[in-house]
Amino acid sequence: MSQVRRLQKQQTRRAILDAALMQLSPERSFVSLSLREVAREAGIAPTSFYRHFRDMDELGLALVEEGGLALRQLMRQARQRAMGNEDSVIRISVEIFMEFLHRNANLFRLILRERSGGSASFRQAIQDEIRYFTDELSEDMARLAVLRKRPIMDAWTLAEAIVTIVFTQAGEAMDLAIDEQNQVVERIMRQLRFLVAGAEELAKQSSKNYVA
Amino acid sequence: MSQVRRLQKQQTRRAILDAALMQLSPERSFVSLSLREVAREAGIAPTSFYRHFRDMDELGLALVEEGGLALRQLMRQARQRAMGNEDSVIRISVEIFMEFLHRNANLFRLILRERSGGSASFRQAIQDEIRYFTDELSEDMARLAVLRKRPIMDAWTLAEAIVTIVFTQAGEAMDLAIDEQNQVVERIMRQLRFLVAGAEELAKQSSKNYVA
DNA sequence: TGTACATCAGTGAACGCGCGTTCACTGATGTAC
DNA sequence: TGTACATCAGTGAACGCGCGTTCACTGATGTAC
Repeated sequence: MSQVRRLQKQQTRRAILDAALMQLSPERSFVSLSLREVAREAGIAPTSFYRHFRDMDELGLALVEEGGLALRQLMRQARQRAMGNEDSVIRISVEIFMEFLHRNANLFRLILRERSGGSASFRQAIQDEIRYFTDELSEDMARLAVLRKRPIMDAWTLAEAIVTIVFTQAGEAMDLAIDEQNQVVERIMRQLRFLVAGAEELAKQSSKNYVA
Repeated sequence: MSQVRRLQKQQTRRAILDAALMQLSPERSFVSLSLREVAREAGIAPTSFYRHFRDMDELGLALVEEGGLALRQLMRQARQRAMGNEDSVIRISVEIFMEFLHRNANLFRLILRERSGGSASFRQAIQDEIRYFTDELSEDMARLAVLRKRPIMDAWTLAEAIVTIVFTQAGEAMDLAIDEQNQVVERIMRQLRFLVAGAEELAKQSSKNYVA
């Protein structure tokens, strides 16, 4: 039974991932971290890093994957809690998002802020996660529209706009004081309401045209 | 007449600014540039850099200022061209934006992509420029709403949403192939129409409530 | 169970490299008379 | 106009530093018999 070794290796790997996350901050982006810094923080020799990752890029990809996992978890939870609360779907969803943002602050920092800047594969990985999130949201929006009997226009484009606004604004808000954050949250919700109302209104108008 | 010296110094300063811009790319963010790299590209000794800027941060701030200038120029031009074209204000504005994006690609890259990651003062400067742009757009939206006799809700929040979407999406699109870019542009325009239609619709509803 | 060998996560020394910054200097440009 | 001095943009040598990566190694863990 090769248990002890595997477990220890897993622990060290975890320590490296955590060390990298720990060093992220408004001032420090992932690309600016050095292999030696991470190793130091993780309590291992710089050379040991290579037993777990080929280079910092591979570490970054592993972290993006964790971020994607968190996003999917978030979405699942939002679906559960928002169900049956038709009118306040937006409020509940944004609140859950902010909650997650705080619980996994540095993981989200990675996803939200390193969309540009890193290596090609790194940026691609983040984009893929966001795309996947958008796809899921799009389906939810379409389903919800049917449920409410208020058809919307172009669910995917709408979902993309929502994701753009929530991710960008929330990413900028996450390091503000709590009351400023609440203001941002209010603004985000108003903006999402604009989007949804507009998508419904334009759908209404275009269906009228067909009928007329 | 201390002309020659002043002119030469100005030229070198320009060379440094251009050298920094030249090195920006999808792969390379400003924070990742080194003083020596910039000096090399500018054709001067590393030590000469200090005759013009205290450090890379000060150079970054100078570039952000240039970016802000470009943004204001863009807005002025959009106002002129869009005037009297009520129905296609959105199309024209987005097209002008994309045009500017290509003409000043690396300047925009700086503004659009380094919103996070740099030093505190650097991020603040970019945020200020975007804020200023949003303020102006907000006034334009309000003015336009009166002109069209279609009141909107909360012009500033609307303007913020528009800026968020255009800047984020366009920033991601700028390095795509031309036909993919056109698709993004179409999506951006649809999203802006959602926003405007929603802001109008919600204004209508709330005024109805007051009347009733 | 005990023994002999294989595996492999973690290590410390060493490397060459590019970095930011300092310093004293040069020589063209500018100024005062 | 000519002369003597001041200014200051640009320089080359030198510094100490942290970096990523290589290498041969150690010793605990795992495996075969």
